[in-house]
Amino acid sequence: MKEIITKVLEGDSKEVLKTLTDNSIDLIVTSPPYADRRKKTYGGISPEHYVEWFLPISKELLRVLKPDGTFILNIKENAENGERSTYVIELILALRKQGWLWTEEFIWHKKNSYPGKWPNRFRDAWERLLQFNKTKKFNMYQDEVKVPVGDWASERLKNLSKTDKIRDTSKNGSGFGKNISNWVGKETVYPNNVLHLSTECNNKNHSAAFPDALPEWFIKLFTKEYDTVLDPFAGSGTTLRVAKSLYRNSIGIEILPGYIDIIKRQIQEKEFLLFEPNTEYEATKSK
Amino acid sequence: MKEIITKVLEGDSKEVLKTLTDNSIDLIVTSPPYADRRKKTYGGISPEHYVEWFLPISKELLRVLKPDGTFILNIKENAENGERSTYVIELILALRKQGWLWTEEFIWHKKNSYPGKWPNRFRDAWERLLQFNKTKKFNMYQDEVKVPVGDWASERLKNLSKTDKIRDTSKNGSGFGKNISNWVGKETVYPNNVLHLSTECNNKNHSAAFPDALPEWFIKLFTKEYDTVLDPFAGSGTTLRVAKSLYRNSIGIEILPGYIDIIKRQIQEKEFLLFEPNTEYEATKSK
DNA sequence: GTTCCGCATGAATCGATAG
DNA sequence: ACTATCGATTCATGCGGAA
Repeated sequence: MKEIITKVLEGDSKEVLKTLTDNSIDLIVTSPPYADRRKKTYGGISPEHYVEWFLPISKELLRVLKPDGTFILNIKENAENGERSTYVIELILALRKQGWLWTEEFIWHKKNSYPGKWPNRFRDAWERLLQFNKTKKFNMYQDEVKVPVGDWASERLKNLSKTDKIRDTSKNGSGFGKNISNWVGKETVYPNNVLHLSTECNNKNHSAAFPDALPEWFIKLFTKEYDTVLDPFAGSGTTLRVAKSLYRNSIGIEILPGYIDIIKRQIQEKEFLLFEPNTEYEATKSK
Repeated sequence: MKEIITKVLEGDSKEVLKTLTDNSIDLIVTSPPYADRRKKTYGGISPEHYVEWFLPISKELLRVLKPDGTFILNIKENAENGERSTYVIELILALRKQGWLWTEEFIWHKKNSYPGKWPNRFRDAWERLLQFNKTKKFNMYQDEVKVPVGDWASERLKNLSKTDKIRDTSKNGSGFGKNISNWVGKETVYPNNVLHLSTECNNKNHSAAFPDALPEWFIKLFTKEYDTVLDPFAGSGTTLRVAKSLYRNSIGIEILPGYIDIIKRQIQEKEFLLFEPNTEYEATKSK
């Protein structure tokens, strides 16, 4: 069995990324500091300067990513003075100009979003998961993230009519045809581009940790075992920990020394688990 | 009891809008033709020219909307040749430059999204509902759209409630205000900015009708009875019909004569109900 | 008058093939 | 090479007719 390497690098992504090799990363998953948020820890980048702050970093990301790799950017603009900031959509346009392809925008629907309301808006319950690629041909392992079929199936497929058993071409010229009988016994289906995940409230010691399920989904979808995952804003190390548990190599960069210790402790725990007999770890692996 | 007026105007929105009075509209809810869609019926606007096509129309919308009114724009960019089009986010930036405030972006999560499978992407299951305003102080009646606990928050819920709601609406045209009020005893909470609604695929005689619940939600949230709702791309007239059933005046503009007839028939049906003795209609009204 | 169940269709997208 | 057309793929819902 090959060894899984989990590297944690301390420093500013803009600089540290320069030490990484061209075309060496299979997947980048990251949640950078949002503009004007968490000023205490990251100093806060203002919305006006966000794009110019991000572009030198994304330039390096473009260099280190393999041609068939994928870049997932988790971000959401805040509301300020009654309006949504535009820096995120400006960033999309700027990244395209830099050479990235804007392949898709997934929605992360936060089921248990922060409670509260304001006179002019409701709770914000979603974030963007922007997918960028270097080329149109990238690796995507769709079967790895199939989900249980909806409840409708058991009823719908109970009795099949005549047209259900043959390929029945739609009459409206959409070109859409179906053969219902192909669906019988199907237990999983392909998901869509809306993810329903809860935010985790558990004590990550990091102000904006995303749930394990988020990097997990993308790591399974866009990499295979022994591939390499990069998180240039590692924070408390969620991406690295998940990558390791899924047998992916990973590299994390974090500017705050305090978090470096937290990350290393997390990795350590995994190490411990790895050698402990009969853990959930193995169970997960075999499933 | 005051009279509800529902006007249907035939013609190109860009021109017809000029005949409307300044600051006379409380809410604009519309779903314009998307770029490169529905070519057969509407001719299709190319992504490259979409913004310049839309701006003259939105300029008139800005003029006719009251200072405390709201503009809701339902739209979603398509994917072509492996990439998402950028015309929608360019439109957001252009509208701001035109004087609109980009207040919020709601997500419409389409539970029954179009099927299909591709090597590089999953099914697209969401659309944007962009909220624009003229000023920071706009009318918002948040209590009108409160939902029972669990209905909105929990994903698990299999919605007999919603199905009943819709069916009820189609029978008596009351809108689901009545149904919500039946949830007495249940604790209600404010919703968030993610809407879970299914597309209605039958009967509408229009290739892209949105479900009644969509305009319903925004009409209740941003207007009160006897206010005026405008839909500059009326299509099969869903917005007008719902507005009328909620006791709002409304104006619809539609360029295709064929749809004008459909809209008028829909309004007519409502009219009939109005004069039928002893209907649920009155009961709803008195609540 | 209700409930149940059959079933068409929906703002889709890509790759291959033809002109 | 570049554009136009066509076939293949596939999930969940609400309507309408039957029981």
